[in-house]
Amino acid sequence: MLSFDPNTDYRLSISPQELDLAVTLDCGQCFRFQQEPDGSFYGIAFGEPLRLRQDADSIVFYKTSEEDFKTIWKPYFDLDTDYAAIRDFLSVDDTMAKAIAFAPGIRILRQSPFEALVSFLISQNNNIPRIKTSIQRLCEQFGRPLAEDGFAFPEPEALWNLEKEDLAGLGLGYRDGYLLDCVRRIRDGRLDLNRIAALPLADARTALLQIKGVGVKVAECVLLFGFHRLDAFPIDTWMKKALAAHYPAGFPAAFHEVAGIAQQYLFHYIRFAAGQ
DNA sequence: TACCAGGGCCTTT
DNA sequence: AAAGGCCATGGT
Repeated sequence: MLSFDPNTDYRLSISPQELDLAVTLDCGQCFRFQQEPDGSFYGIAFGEPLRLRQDADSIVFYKTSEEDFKTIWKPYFDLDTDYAAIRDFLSVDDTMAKAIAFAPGIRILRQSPFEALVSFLISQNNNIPRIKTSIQRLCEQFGRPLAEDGFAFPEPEALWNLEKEDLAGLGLGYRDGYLLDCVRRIRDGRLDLNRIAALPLADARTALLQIKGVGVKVAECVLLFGFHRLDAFPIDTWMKKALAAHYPAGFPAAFHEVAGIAQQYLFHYIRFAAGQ
């Protein structure tokens, strides 16, 4: 059923060491992909549905033209960034070397800034299954229905005139007010994601922190996962423990430029390689 | 300063 | 089966 058809499917030659779908799509940076019982992954990004399958030496993008691969999925999976060089650079550090060896194929996706902002607003003080459920419902209720199946992530204008009652049933809890504050800021011009994209990191951080419900941790996540600021460095409770255990004197300043990528390797390592 | 607010998931009991 | 811990931020 999941055979490769060269007329409709695109096959990318790549190893799991370069791009590991299971880890990259399920490490908490995005919330709209899932692994199916047949092993394939299915999700929606930028209003485009995608099914993919990873093999030992390639990834098949189903029903994907070469054009779509180049314009949508190549940037989405950050395939223009040289992760091998970054891994080498970070591996001079013992802990980083172990973390990278444990899961070398992690990449930072280039997601939509708005989707990342809303997703991480919802993610605070929350767990991944519930985050996914809330986002799924948000898309079903306010996103554009796709021709194939499923729904796009909602546009800001589909949300900015809503009231809290309209969000009941999404399971947002007290985060509903944060979401409304966020989209109303966009509506009123007090928040301009395009402008933030062009700002120096510190200024972008300050701008994001104006949004109710965006604190230091959420802001770093949005910068890293939504704006691809690889020097953003989210610190949650897992990272706090990791830093205390492995970097009591502080995380190496030399890694500053790619600290966000280092964070992903380290985060995954301490969560899933305990005792190794 | 310390604590509580939705609520669901996960681990431990 | 039941209980308790967890989570990031803003408000009191």
